[in-house]
Amino acid sequence: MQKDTGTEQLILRNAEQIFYLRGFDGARMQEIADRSGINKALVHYYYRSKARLFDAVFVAALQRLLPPLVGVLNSEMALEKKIDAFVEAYFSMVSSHPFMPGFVIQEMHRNPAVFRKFAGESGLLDLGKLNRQLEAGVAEGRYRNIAVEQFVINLLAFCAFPFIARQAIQAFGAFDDKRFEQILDERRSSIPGWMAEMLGPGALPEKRQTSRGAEQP
Amino acid sequence: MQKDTGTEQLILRNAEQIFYLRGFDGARMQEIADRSGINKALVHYYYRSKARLFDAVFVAALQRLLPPLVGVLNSEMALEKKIDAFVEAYFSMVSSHPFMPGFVIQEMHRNPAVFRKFAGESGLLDLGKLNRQLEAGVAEGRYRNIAVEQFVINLLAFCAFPFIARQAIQAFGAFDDKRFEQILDERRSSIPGWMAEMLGPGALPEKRQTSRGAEQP
DNA sequence: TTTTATGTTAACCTTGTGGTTAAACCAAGC
DNA sequence: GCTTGGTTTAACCACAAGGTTAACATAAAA
Repeated sequence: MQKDTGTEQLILRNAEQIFYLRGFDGARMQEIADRSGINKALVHYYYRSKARLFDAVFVAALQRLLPPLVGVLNSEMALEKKIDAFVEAYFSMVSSHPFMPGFVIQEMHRNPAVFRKFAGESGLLDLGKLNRQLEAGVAEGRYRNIAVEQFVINLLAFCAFPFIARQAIQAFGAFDDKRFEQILDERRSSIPGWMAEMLGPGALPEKRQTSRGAEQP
Repeated sequence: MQKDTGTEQLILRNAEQIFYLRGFDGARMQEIADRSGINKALVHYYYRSKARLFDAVFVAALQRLLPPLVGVLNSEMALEKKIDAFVEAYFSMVSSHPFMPGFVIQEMHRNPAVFRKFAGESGLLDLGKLNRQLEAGVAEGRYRNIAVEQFVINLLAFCAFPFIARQAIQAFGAFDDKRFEQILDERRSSIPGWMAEMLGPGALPEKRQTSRGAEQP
């Protein structure tokens, strides 16, 4: 009785593309249907309304984006290892879904409530544990003092900002796509070093960066 | 003959608010008219179309946002002073127009061309000069080596990211508005120190930060 | 006072859009 | 063969949204 030709998934995949490109308000149900090669009514058959379809897309995006990152930050790794792992997780995630950062930021601005709800459900970030790691480092004289909140914001800013502001950066620096990818690669290997330098002179001594090109684990 | 009751400016001001809240696609000409207390046709009388009105808003926003920042970076100040001035300029600009960062990012994503055009017109950022300052510092052994592009991206990321991602940060950290403002204040005074630490052990020795609270010039 | 150019409005037009409906399609079970 | 139930479509609907028009208001110029 059930044909299950994967239409539902097909719609979701195409909806993701359209919603990314145009945002919720700019997206058209017709375009999603066209791109999926089906009738518009069929989209409504599976996802009752535009809002529900968007929710499905948004939740799917967040579920792909957040758990790996939160997982790393909540893990038992040493702080230096954590930074490495976080950067690696972020860049690899974004390289397969380059639209995600901009999309999430954009739509979160349009509808903060949805995000707040999701943030509550999916295991909250454990700032307490990170804080203990930072304080331990300070006690041992390895780190300068820095508030956990600022630490996390800085790490995230380093990773996410270039993707979010890509258009602006490219326009202003007159970077073509190839050059920008280069810059991103450079960041991927440089961020851990920058974070270490920010934390203090004792951090990550084996990875101290003094040259432009940078090593990678 | 000309009455000039300031209607044109009135429309622009209200359009800014609406476009910020809803983005281009989400904004309604009717809502802009309503908020301005005038007829919808009058909006079209002054600004022929939604697109033109939006352009006016966008250009006005960029003209308020960019010149002060580019001005600082292109100036003759010493690098440490430049960082201070940039942070100060950014935070003071944003504190009077908190919507701007998110708005610019969002709409630049929707229409990169407009931004590219504007970036070309309004005096481009002079990376060459900044680069010379960085290289001079390296030659004197005061700075570690860092690519200009990365330096600028990092500075901008430090300043802009919290405003752009505010909703996400607040949702995840469960920060209320008051706490978030606190965090922003803390950043405003901490960023120069972080940038200095990133640049190298010799930078900004008189401002090296070792405590959570930080001084302000 | 009449003219004239600018401001302003109510009413209207056209198109696009999210959403619905009723009918057709089609594979499996009887 | 015929029913059955999920799947798919063409046609349709209501209404919202951008934009236009023609008339009206008003203050300065003639």
